[in-house]
Amino acid sequence: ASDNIPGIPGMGEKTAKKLIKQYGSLENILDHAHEFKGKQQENLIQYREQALLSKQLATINVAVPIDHILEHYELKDINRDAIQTLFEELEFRQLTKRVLGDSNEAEAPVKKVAPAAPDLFSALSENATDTELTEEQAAAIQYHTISGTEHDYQLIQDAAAIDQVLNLFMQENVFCFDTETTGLDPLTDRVIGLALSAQKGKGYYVPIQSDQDLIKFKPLFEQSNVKIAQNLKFDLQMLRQYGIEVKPPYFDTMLAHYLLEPDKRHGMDELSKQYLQYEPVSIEALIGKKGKGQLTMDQVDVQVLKDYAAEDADVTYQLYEVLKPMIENDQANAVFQTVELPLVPVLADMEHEGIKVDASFLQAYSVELNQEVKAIEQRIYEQAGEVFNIASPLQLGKILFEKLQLDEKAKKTKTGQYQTGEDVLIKLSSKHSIVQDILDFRGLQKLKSTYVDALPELIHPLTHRVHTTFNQAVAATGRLSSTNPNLQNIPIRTARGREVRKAFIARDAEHVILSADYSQIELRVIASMSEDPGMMEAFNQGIDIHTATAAKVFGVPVESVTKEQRYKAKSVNFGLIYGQGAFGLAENLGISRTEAKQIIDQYFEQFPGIRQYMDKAIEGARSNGFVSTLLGRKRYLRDIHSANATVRSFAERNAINAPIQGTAADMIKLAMINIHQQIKSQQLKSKLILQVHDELLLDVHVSELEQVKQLVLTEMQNALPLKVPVVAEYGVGQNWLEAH
DNA sequence: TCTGTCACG
DNA sequence: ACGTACGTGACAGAA
Repeated sequence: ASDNIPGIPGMGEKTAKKLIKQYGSLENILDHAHEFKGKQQENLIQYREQALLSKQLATINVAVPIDHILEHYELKDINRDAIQTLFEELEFRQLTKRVLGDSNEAEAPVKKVAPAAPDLFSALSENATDTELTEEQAAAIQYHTISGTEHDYQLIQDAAAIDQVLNLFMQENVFCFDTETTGLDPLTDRVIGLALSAQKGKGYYVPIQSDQDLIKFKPLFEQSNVKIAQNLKFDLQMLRQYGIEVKPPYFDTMLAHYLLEPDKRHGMDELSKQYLQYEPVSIEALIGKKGKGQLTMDQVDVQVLKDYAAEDADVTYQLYEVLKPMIENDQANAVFQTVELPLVPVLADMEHEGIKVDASFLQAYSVELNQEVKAIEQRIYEQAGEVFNIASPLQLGKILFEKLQLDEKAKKTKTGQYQTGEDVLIKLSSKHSIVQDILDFRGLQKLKSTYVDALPELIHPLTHRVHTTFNQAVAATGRLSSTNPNLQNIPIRTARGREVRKAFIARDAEHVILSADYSQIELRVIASMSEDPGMMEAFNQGIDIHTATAAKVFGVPVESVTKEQRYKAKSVNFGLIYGQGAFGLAENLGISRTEAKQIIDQYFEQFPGIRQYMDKAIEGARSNGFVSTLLGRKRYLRDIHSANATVRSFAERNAINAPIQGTAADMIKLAMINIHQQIKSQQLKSKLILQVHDELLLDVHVSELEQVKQLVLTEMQNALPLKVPVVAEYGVGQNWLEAH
């Protein structure tokens, strides 16, 4: 598992996956190979040529006998013996067999893989023109810009004109808006302008001199017309500071595109280029490059800003016109309307609320960790016989594998460094005591830098709370992600790490933290989607799922399942959600591959529905090009037909995993919307504050504890009914650790 | 800006 | 012979 497996040569696994995600498919990456720089470009172009060649050879494998090839290229007089000799010399053993036939085999084996494989000749010519064209096309695309495009962008400054524009937009059933601000923090930054558009090519920009200028527009946002924005959550939060509540219905172009193309990027500039062939004025042209010297919006000349801002609103409006029919004719529209759009104000509220973090606790903990780190550091230097940077994998690798010679055949990463990942080190830990110290050093250093030292820095000076940002359009499966800080990866697995959770505390003495989480949600989803009788029965009877699995797989009664057996079954249950194979299971459990294979075979025999579900998922991906969640959220898997086995397998595992992970994501999002709604309508003081994929965290007023507990569990369990029971559990405490 | 590592579900 | 479990984000070091 530690190996750095490419899939695309010359590239690490993570990078390869990221690119595949970003470009949609391996072929797209190769088509855009020329956009890359340096070594990466070299590798990609070389690989593209190889891929092309192997594709052609694969075509030969599939259908075309050698006689046809010879005839086509008018090579009849080349004799087969010559080819035989050539192939032998080149060591084309398989190809010799398939093309010339094998005297031991009656017929050249014919691959049945590619459905409707085109014949060799069209395949060859298509391939050739295909790549050349796309490369030229991509290089040749010229986007329209503001200077060559007809537009009517007006600067609206005096009070009478503002009233006029307001009245105009009050009449519109649908309008697009965009706020210009001094920065990205809704709590401290100010709105300096409002851009509006309700017609292609037309835009208005209203500079905001005083709060009153903006508050004038309150009625516009609170009536029942459709409000369009790109990344609506941000504008919601900015306007909230002025007491303006933007009421539904909404349309967010970013979210619409997220549901149409979940793997791609959803920035306005990209959408504009793709769907409007138009390149908007870049923000850098206004305020300069990121870093020192970058201006803020209020320092930009208002005439210049007018064009930028009005254009943004105009472009967003045009994107709405393109994306609206697309999403409405798509199965993902249901998720868009019932999940993603209603979730926007919920997330806006959660971010606004933030969570209280005990800074002095963390600072004390930091001192403690620092002492330990220093002590370990000294021990490592002594054992290594020199001082070096332990945090540098390059230097560490040299110490371990060159100086101390801990492993003769140490593996290297793609970049030629020695691998020093956790799993590698654990295997080495018996050879030298320095290894355990390095593991400890890494663990503590990580804890300190990423959490203990970083979190207090992010406490907001105004609210004294930490406000994360939930990104609704990053994870291709439909999950949320959390940044700045990421509050979805606070440690829990180790005792030292867990301590950090003690720093996440309730608002005050009158509040407590309530944590509610789904029990085995992904396994319940797969049980429901597959309708496997064995797995459904286990959930219906409410027995521990891993014990039930162990009983079936090892053929023993539920009562006599050993810890060991349960542990193995648990690992299989988790692995199966991701499409893990015997190799991975063996690696994970430290057992032989033979044993791992036996367990997996036994598993599928006992749960035939699961196997069928997986086959069906892959089959569906092949025929539709995408897979779907229960609610219809899609994920395209364009690599499902890839000739590259690694890349194809990756797509197949995604076909299995995406519907499961995505359905669970849809479910908790629905629960959040309903809980938020209930809290609002019952005028409760308690607040939703965090979501961690299968867990919700609330700051609960003690007087409401019973009520909120019931409410949260009920809404979580009933948000999206499955064919098996959905169970949610809870905990309460002064801090996150106690509550979990 | 990329890579390796590691934190979570 | 190849490569082997999904989805994220942050930090430090190297290029």
